[in-house]
Amino acid sequence: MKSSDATVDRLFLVARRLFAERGYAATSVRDITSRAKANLGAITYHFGSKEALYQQVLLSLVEPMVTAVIRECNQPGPALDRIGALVTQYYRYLHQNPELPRFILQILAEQGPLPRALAELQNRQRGALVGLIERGQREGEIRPGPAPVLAVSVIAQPIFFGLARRVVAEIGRMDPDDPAVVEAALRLASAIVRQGLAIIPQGGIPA
Amino acid sequence: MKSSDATVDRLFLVARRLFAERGYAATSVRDITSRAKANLGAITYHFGSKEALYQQVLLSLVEPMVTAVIRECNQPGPALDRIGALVTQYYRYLHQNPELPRFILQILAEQGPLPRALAELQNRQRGALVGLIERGQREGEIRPGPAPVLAVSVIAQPIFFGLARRVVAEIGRMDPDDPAVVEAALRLASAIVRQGLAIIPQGGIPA
DNA sequence: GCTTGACTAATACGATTGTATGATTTTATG
DNA sequence: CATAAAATCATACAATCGTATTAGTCAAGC
Repeated sequence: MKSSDATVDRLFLVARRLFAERGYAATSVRDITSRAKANLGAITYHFGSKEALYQQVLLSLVEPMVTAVIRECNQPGPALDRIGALVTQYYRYLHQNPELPRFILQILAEQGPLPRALAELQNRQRGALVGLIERGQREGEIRPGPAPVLAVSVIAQPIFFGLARRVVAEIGRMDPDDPAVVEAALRLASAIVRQGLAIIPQGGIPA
Repeated sequence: MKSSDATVDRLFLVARRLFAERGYAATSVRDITSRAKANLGAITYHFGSKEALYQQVLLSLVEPMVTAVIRECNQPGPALDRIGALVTQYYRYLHQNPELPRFILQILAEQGPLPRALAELQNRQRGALVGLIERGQREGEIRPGPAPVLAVSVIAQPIFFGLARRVVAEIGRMDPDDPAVVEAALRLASAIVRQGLAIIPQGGIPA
């Protein structure tokens, strides 16, 4: 069982990388198995099909992120603080899992209905975030407007940064793997979201 | 030449739709030609290859948007006003061309180097936007920080809204084609970006 | 030590891919 | 009307796709 586990793991990791880089259709079973130094039939044997492997890879990336986001949303404290922390956490998670933004894109670009497990995850995350925003609006912290639209504004920042990380780094001549750079960009994104959503009191900048 | 032009146009429109929906690899020449009621060889004949057709579709969508953005960036006036107008324009353009966000995603997700024509367009747009942001920073309107990173924050909003338009509409039970809804979401996105980038003076909200 | 089950390996299969080919039809031009 | 160019058409082609099949390898259990 030792070497077989290793094969499953190699297939899984290689598939995650290739699916992220090229998308589902552009990644062949032969691409994956040859790079994983496994046999052509290994995917069918271990995962059932190419499609099942893709779903498994996708869920393994999305699931922990969504649960983390939901946990963050449900913690107490001012809504804007929670949203700031959420952007931070989202950002960090995407930085540690650079393949995930591409999968998110593939999900967004999907036309048909999502797989059931994925749709449920998405619903839960959306509900938590929308609820948090509505609470902030009730408490006078967050600007009025349809909460789902505001939620998109929030989510757009970390995801887009995760996507454009390499591009931004090239342009700004920054090292995207330098923790200091990551922290700086992260704080900037979080601050922009907070300030953009806030109701600015007459006295000046909110805490 | 009449009906032949019609064939080229049908191929072009169908290809734009299918490439946007499914991506390049998942769209076959047979998909396109059959839906366009054209012969299987029509793409090779009129465009040279599937790849050439894709590039042509892509450029036809990106080019007018980039030139519009650059024109907006170079107009005079307070930088924040220009950025607000830019987000508005971007948003409207994406709304009128719902396929474009998907192509932008495909570009972003691309690993290898972009086609030359596309890379040049991207460079010009980026340069114009970064220049505008840096001007706003010099004039004390826009918060400090690396301009390329701020530029990503700006661009992320309209693109992500264009992507998530249908999703947002479903959640918020809004009609994404209702001009009033579009205008409202547009103003909200523009206001969030402006406020998020601004340096909030002690007196309250800037004009 | 044989057997059983898990795994790997090699190959084959039909389906689908993008493109090439050559014949045929349509269109424009004299 | 005749002729040349342009466009459409039906096929053919090799390559690649995902999966199925079958045989071979290996380690654990009795």
